[in-house]
Amino acid sequence: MIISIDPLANTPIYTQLINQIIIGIAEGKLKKGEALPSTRQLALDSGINTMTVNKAYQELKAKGFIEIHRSEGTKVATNFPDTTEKEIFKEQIKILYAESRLLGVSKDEWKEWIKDLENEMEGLK
Amino acid sequence: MIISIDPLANTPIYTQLINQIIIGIAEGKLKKGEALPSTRQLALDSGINTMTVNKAYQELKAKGFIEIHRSEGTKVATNFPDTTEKEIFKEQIKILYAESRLLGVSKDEWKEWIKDLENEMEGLK
Amino acid sequence: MIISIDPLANTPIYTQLINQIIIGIAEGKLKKGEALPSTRQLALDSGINTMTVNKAYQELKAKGFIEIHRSEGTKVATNFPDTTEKEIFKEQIKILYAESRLLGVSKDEWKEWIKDLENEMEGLK
Amino acid sequence: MIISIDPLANTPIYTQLINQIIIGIAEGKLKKGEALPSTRQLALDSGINTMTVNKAYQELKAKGFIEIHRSEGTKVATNFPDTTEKEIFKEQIKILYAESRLLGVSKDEWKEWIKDLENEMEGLK
DNA sequence: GTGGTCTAGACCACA
DNA sequence: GTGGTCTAGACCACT
Repeated sequence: MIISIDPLANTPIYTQLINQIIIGIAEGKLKKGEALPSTRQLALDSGINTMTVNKAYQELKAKGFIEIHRSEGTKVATNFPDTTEKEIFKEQIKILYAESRLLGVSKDEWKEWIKDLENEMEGLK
Repeated sequence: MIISIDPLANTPIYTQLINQIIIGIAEGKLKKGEALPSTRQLALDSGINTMTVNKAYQELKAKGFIEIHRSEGTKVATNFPDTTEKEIFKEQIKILYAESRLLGVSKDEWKEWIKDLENEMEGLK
Repeated sequence: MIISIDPLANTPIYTQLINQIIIGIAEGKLKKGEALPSTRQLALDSGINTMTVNKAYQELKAKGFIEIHRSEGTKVATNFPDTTEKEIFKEQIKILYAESRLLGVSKDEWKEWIKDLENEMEGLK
Repeated sequence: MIISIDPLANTPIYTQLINQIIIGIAEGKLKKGEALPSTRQLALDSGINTMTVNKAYQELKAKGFIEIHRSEGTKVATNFPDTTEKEIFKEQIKILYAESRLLGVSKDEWKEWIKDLENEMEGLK
């Protein structure tokens, strides 16, 4: 899987990393249990610092998406937890929805986008 | 319209303010052309620093949601611009979609949520 | 409150910091809502790096012991959450108990120690 | 005696092993002088690397809990040394006590837990 | 002024 | 080899 980082973006680098890995999993580019590159390797490949990669991995671990095995490396978890707080997602969608609709995105475009996402991530049950 | 700020949240206070005003507009609680409280007033009401409110207003103006007229005060814009960058919204939705689905939110819940939002913000064309 | 760090100890510095702050709160040396030193200040005072202090603060925040307010500083939380996992504490006590008893600590010493702790931390309800 | 290792836990595997053996001794599941499985055997049974088991055995020997005799194998010691450093135990209990109490564990629960441990490990003098 | 992020390097503990 | 921790110094975002 290819990771691309934009160091000038407003979103912190470690957040970009987290997002890309999550999307990678959802799209099936990263399978459950599959090994992720070592912190050093990923840092080298993407031109960022090991600490930054580490921070991203730690957060992904905290969210339950990956497993970190001491001195054996890191891999995608084999099971993901269930959110206890769907309300948070709803709130975030609400903000996005409100702003985008006011700026000219239509109801139908939203529905189309969701349909696209369902297809891109069809491996999800 | 009631503004509620969570000082402990990770999102910056001025961002919370912006979000709530945008949602207020989308839900019809704030009409086009309607006057907004003065910076000072809003700061007082919500217990936020004047500078912070100001920053939020400036950003809302930059996004085209409000108009700031010297001596006349601030009011909701009468027309909103059209985004030139729908891709940004799509990307943000993608991240939310991926993470939420992996954490147990279903396709149908997403559709239901979108339908709810359409209803809550039915004034939108 | 005085923080003392042993850079040679086996426990990581940030863990030492966390432990001392937790004990400080339990002993009443740090009151609920009381301000903690800024990351820079604490780093300077104790001769450790700001990143290390930051890591300790972040973990204390995650555990619910402190509140971090952007650009206003950090303070002891006004309310602490209730553990959902008492089992983890029981397990840790079990290990300590087993090892200490095998190495000559008596039942009565344990009871005495607990009584001492109750007194040192009598502010706890 | 059954050894169960959690490879995802933060505690190093060799520490988990040490802890379980110490608890086993304290609970009377392993008697003084009793033979322990060979490094190879235990590694095989528990799915751990031989080196890791070895490290655990070496540390248990250093603490005085087991004796390693060339060609005769490994067995539980017949006598355990007395700690010279009870202060270390007190300090560790203090941390556990402080954190657990702040997170809602009561005085009485502590006493109850200690009583339980006394019963589970009643073979101790 | 505060915390949040990031870098380039380093050393240690684990398996 | 892996991840875990730490440093010294830097720049940015927030209030």
